[in-house]
Amino acid sequence: MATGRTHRPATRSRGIPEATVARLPLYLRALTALSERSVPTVSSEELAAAAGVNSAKLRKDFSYLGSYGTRGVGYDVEYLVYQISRELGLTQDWPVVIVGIGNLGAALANYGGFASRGFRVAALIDADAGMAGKPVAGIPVQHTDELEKIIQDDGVSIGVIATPAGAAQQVCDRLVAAGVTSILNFAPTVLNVPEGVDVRKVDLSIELQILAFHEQRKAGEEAAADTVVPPVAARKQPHSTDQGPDGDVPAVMQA
Amino acid sequence: MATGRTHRPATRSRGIPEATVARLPLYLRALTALSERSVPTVSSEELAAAAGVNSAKLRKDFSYLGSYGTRGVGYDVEYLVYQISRELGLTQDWPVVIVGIGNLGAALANYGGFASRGFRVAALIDADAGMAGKPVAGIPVQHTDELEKIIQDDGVSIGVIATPAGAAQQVCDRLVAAGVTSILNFAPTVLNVPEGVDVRKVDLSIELQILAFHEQRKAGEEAAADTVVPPVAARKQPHSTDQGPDGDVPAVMQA
DNA sequence: CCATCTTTGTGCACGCGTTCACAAAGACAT
DNA sequence: ATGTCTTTGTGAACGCGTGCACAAAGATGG
Ligand SMILES: NC(=O)c1ccc[n+]([C@@H]2O[C@H](COP(=O)([O-])OP(=O)(O)OC[C@H]3O[C@@H](n4cnc5c(N)ncnc54)[C@H](O)[C@@H]3O)[C@@H](O)[C@H]2O)c1
Ligand SMILES: NC(=O)c1ccc[n+]([C@@H]2O[C@H](COP(=O)([O-])OP(=O)(O)OC[C@H]3O[C@@H](n4cnc5c(N)ncnc54)[C@H](O)[C@@H]3O)[C@@H](O)[C@H]2O)c1
Repeated sequence: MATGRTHRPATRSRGIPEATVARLPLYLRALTALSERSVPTVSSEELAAAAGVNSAKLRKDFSYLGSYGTRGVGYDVEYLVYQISRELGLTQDWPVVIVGIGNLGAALANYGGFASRGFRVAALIDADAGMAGKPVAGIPVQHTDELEKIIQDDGVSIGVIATPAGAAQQVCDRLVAAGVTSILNFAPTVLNVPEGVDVRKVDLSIELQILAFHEQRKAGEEAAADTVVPPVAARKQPHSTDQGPDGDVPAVMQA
Repeated sequence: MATGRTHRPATRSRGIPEATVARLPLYLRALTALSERSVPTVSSEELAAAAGVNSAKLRKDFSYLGSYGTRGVGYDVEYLVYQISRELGLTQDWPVVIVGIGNLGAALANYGGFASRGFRVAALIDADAGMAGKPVAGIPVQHTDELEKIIQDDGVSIGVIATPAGAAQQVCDRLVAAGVTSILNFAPTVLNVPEGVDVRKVDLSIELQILAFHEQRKAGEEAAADTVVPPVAARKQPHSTDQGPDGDVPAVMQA
């Protein structure tokens, strides 16, 4: 069951901290918006506000990429867009396969934001033979039997899993065996992968449960305040909100 | 534009660290599976393997909830399921509204994992008048005009935003004004919310970009190895993989 | 050319989270 | 009852991430 692998604490990729990497897409999005409005330069303060982060943090993040700013002026928007894109590897094309074309898989296939930035849906794959050939979002669904061939032919290195949880590990194993080294997993399971394969997960259920926790806590504080303080009308007054640290990086690791 | 709010660094909720809260749902899932197999007790080592975490971390996490383990034996599965459920606020019912019933919103509405654990879809809301009344996943879609009424009548405190990015902030404002204090945002935008409101985001595009970064890095190292080492056949051999730290907590913060 | 003003880049300190390692607690056998 | 063996609970050390605060850099104006 357990592969008995030791977990390495997120080796700093190339001087760029993981937390910074997770924020780069955020900056890129804000910068792209500025670029579309033909804004030539932006200060760390402005950009930080747009991205929802601390300006010092932003400057430190950029300092890992090199010094692209001009003191007294700010950062050149276009240049920064290019630098971040390059750093994230978005200047090249990443073919992606989506496995499991059900409700969610179909939604993902239809998602426009995919193609917009270097990602190309190379294939849609499903185990249901009845779906084979049917186009979803203009792309014909292919049967799972073709999985290995597709991945090897197109040189796919990123796979998205949107199958039921029970099938996820098996699909994952096949993807990895065929050469995929990065997986985005929507199924609510912990995936077991060999070293060298990155897994990131998106788990709706977990997100909701975390929200519920804070929601309950707010309600609890509110109630406490109401009982301690005389019978004032019930008003929500959580004395300390946290919106959760922004330091993203949601991923799994395996046993 | 920016509300100029200062970001508080994730106030420790009640002695329970944010990182721990983010892992509780993971433990709960693993425990539920054990419970269904009628496993009476589990050791920290086993459970940690199932949840994909370090056993010491798991024990420390549980220690924040109190001491529910028995030395030499392990943890009582049923009891732990109950304790974690209670801690997460899953023993009560959380009505949730989904706003924006397009590709993604419909998929979410159809998602079974919602109801399974304390979450109930109270309403589906869309701005498209043509959709009003049409049932999605057995629930009739209601028009945005009804938003405030629905939230207040049903006492909804959790909202899911699945509208296009352009509408997200506006929808968010209305949700908050109507009384929602927790938001799960699927739109690729930084949401601005007043203090006391929790926002978590799920951003497919960002996840893919992070994967692309690591993918590029692996390719780079591979290439470097190939050029330094004599012309051996190209084989992927990333010398240090990180699967990303598991310390989840993907959320936004606002400017 | 010098002064002033803006904004970057970063040294530093602090706090959170992770992990190791081990003492204490309890189960179980004798 | 006593000893052994397993597993918890946690003290302590360490490393990463964050944010403050400021010196240096450069732009701009006189
Ligand atoms: N729908 C959502 O909003 C949502 C939200 C969060 C998580 N999820 C998770 O995403 C996954 C998919 O959800 P969904 O609602 O789209 O489910 P779904 O049942 O609609 O779709 C699953 C698809 O996977 C296919 N499939 C099954 N086994 C397969 C295999 N071995 N190889 C290839 N394809 C296979 C099925 O034919 C089906 O088309 C589930 O694990 C679910 O828990 C869904
Ligand atoms: N589809 C995906 O897989 C996916 C993935 C990641 C992110 N997203 C994001 O999720 C959001 C929704 O994606 P989608 O593919 O479902 O888009 P979609 O266009 O299919 O659906 C959007 C829905 O929102 C409704 N809407 C628009 N404005 C509204 C308003 N003010 N109030 C209420 N409803 C409103 C529209 O009528 C439509 O039904 C987008 O922001 C998208 O970027 C989608």
